[in-house]
Amino acid sequence: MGVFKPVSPRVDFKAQEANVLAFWKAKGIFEKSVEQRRGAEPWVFYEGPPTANGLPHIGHVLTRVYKDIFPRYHTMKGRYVFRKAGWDTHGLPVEIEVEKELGLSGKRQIEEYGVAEFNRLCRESVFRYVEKWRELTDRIGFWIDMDHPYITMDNAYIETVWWILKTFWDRDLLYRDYKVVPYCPRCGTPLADHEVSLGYAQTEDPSVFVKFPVTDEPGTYFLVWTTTPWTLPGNVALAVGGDVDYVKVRQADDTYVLAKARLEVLDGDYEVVEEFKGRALVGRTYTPLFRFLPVEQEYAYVVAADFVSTEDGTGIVHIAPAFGAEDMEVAREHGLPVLMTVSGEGTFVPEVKPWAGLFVKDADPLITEELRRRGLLYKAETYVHTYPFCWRCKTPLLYYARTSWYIRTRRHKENLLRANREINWVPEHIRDGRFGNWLENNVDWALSRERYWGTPLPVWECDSCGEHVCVGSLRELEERAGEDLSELDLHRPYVDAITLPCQACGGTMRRHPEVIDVWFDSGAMPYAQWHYPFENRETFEEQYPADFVCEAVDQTRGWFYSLHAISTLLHNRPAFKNCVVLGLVLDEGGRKMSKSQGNVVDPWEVLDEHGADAVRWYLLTSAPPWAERRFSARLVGEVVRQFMLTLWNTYAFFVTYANIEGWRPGSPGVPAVEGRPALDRWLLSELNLLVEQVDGALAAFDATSGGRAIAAFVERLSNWYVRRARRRFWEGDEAAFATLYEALVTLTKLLAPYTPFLAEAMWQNLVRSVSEGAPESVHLADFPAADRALVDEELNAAMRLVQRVVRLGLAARNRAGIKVRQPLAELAVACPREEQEPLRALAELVLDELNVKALRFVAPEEVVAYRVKLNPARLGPRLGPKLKALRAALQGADHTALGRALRAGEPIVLEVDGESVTVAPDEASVEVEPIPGYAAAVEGPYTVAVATEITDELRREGMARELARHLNQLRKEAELELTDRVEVWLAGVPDDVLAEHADYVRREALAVRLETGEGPDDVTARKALRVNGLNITVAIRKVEAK
RNA sequence: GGGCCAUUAGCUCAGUUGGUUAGAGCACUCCCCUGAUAAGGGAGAGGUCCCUGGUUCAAGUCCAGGAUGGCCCA
Repeated sequence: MGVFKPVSPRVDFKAQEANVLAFWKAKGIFEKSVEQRRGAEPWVFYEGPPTANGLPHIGHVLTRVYKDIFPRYHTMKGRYVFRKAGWDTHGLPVEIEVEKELGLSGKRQIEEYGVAEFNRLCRESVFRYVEKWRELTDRIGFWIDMDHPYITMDNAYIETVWWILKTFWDRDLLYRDYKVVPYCPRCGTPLADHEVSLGYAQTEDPSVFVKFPVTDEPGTYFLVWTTTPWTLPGNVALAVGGDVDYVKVRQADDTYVLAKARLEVLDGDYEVVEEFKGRALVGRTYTPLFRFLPVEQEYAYVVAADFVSTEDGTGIVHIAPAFGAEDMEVAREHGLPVLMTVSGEGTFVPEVKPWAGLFVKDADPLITEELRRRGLLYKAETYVHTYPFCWRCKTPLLYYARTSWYIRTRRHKENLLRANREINWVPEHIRDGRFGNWLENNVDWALSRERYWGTPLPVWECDSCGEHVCVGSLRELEERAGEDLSELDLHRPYVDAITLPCQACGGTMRRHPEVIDVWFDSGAMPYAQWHYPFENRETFEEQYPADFVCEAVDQTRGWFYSLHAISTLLHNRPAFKNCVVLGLVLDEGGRKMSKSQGNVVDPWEVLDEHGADAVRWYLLTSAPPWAERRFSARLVGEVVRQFMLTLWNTYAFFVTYANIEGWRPGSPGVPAVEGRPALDRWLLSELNLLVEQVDGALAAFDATSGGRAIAAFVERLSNWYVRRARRRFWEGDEAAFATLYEALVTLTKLLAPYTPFLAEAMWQNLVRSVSEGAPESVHLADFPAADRALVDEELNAAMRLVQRVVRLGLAARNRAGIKVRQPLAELAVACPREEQEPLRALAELVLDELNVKALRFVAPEEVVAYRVKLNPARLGPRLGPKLKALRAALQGADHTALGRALRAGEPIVLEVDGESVTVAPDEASVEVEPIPGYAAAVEGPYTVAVATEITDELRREGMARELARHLNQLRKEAELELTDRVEVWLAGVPDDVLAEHADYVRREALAVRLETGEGPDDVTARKALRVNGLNITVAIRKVEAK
């Protein structure tokens, strides 16, 4: 019975992960990992809440993996890392889904359908995929408390949001204003700037040049350009640039006024009849194109405005105050009327008779046609430009005058910027780049949405006197309303039904019907997740601000901003100290994944194929976090083979031989580190260096380089340490077992944050099974601390040298065409003098690996000949005909001396026709030629050669190794256990080989008996071979254990 | 139109404050090693370091302009 549970090199990671998940769940490991640090210094993580009304995709896996690794690491470092899940449940995306399902379109239909029922469906839909989210979260090993999440639609959450808004209200940070806003006519709501930015797209719009008849000058027109003909019925003025040059031109029977710099827009010949500054036009009147709405003020005249440019259009801008922010400014300045020709649904109002009820964009061609019919159209073209569309429903946005509620973030711009400077952004450039720029250009936060499913704006207004109150808590609402509202759903329509008696005039106060921007919900989570300040004040104090938040780069203006803005306005400090910003996940072809393109990678496919650790490892190590990354299952598979299986096999190797030898950690026979062979001390030196590196990297939020360092170590562990120490394990060498064990156990701890399943599986078997006192899970263990005393830089350098010499030696053997199994007499090494001693100390490793008998330090010339070759391309132009003579001189020269000089970077001098010619190192090259008896490889100052002579003695030894190898191959093919003993028969092997090496062959093949001949009929396996030109038959028979 | 990021081998990525002949892994060819390995090693093939110009003794690296892609803003 072995000490450890046997480990097969053929591992099913998926099945193993399922077992680990079950173990974690059964033992409550996650809860314990948090609880065990209670009382320790908190390290605070905030979860950016996803919406569960859609399925999670691979991009969510990326963020969740990053959100997992650092909390795990800090937990292992001894911090108390509370992890509360959250759900974002409000907002337009949710409403849009429900609208689609109900087949509704627009706010009117929703209201006819009934807001109560509509919101009930919204409430249901937000958790539609919550189980899928939980499954995925669970499956990828993202440890977060999904059983006690904060939910933005809960009354308690809303109450905290109200408290924040009330606080802002009391500080005059919340106000209402008329403003032209980007407005989605389909959704019936204005959009916030960050929403608008989600929907810019190339589009083709009309480009029409319209003739505005100048009053008192028949046949003369102001030429005006617009891409939105539908705004023309709302026109009230024209704007020109005061200092801009304008001209009056004659074309056929008509005269046009336009900017001189824009004459290019005219078709055909024209005659300039007059030139003047724009200010000369101010006050001139024109005949309005349309007169649908009654107007009392004076209007339809020319004004000056500084935003008029001559980059496009005609230099004369049509002003429709209801449909442009700048237009509204002009109207305010000049007391112009605001013509509301369009309804809240984006259709013309009844007064606009010809097009009443028509969606404005659809009316564009009709209006253009109407103008053409009336002779007021100069020309109509189309124009391709970027224009904002609704990010959810793709309807073109209209700029439209609405009343809206705002938060005065601009007033706190300096605070926002100052707080930003305290944040550690990863990558750093976000701070002054993307996020800093955004804050620099801060505008007041458009808070309100004229929608249904959201946190209601807690502002009530009196019918009679216009008095406002902002309600900051449920209790305040109850007190003002004078009734028990503990059962009230704070959503619409129920909250709308609550009216308050006006304390000023006794009138009735009704709630403003808006709900608020959902980004405000999520940005309020530091407070609202604890129902602060109504409950959990201490918890809040402890859990604010966050040490760590992490989302993809698209959250810069989303959640990162809303968190930052609310925290800064409320407490004048940042909500988070460190922010890791992730790049987007692209498909295998480098394209953005989108549902509409159908190239979204389903995380389950790759999780089912390769397992969660593989996906995690790939996402963490394949590229720095902020880089966009291409994702494909194929690349994840590569990671499995290269990293995970290499580690696993090393682990399996250890367990196999530890069990065979009955070795267990803590064995009294294990020598102290100083007493172990250099190879062991080297491994532990590298190991402690690794610990230091990974610790430092994770502390700096750099999972990528930490992971890459681990991968590099595992590669060295498997392909150098185990390879070189293998024989010692067969022999039960305690130092080897102890060294490999320490490396593997440390690796499980280093890997715990990266690949928690694999680390757990190894921990359970390597540690937990042999040590009752050990933590129940690797995730309850402390992160390893580096032992600096074990780091030996000189040894590390010496080992690098060894590996280099081995590499060159293998290249030399390869060049000689002598396989490694054939022993050779001598390895000749030329290297810098100071490296000879370190190499000599480790010579055994080199000789063993290269299968040579002795190491000798030589001068390079002893094993290679130099041949100097002139470079005619460089020397020809300089020397001309003398080159030929130089060649001749070189023929008889001492190439060894010249080559040595050139290789040292020195010029050489040759006598040519009694004249000294200097040849620079770049004018000649040195070729290395083998000399008889050696094969060599050269790299920089290193020359490594093997003596190629194979004596009969060496040949016999080589034959013995061939036999051992083939016998072992046969053992393997016969699927024998590593401990099985065999009887061996050999036929066709020369007697002298057996005479000298029978013992060796027996030992290598674990043979209890070695005979010549074909062997009996009942052998376990037999094979005919051709070895070194001889026909040989080998046979083995398994000896049954007694 | 502006800001930020990226662009290095067929693919995925390294490449320090500028410094020899630009690297690794995967895939390909030949050879080798294997008493853990789905691994490993050697050799080969594979590069306009996105382009143009500049600074410098020296540029993948620094500067300017441009191209392409992505994100963000107007």
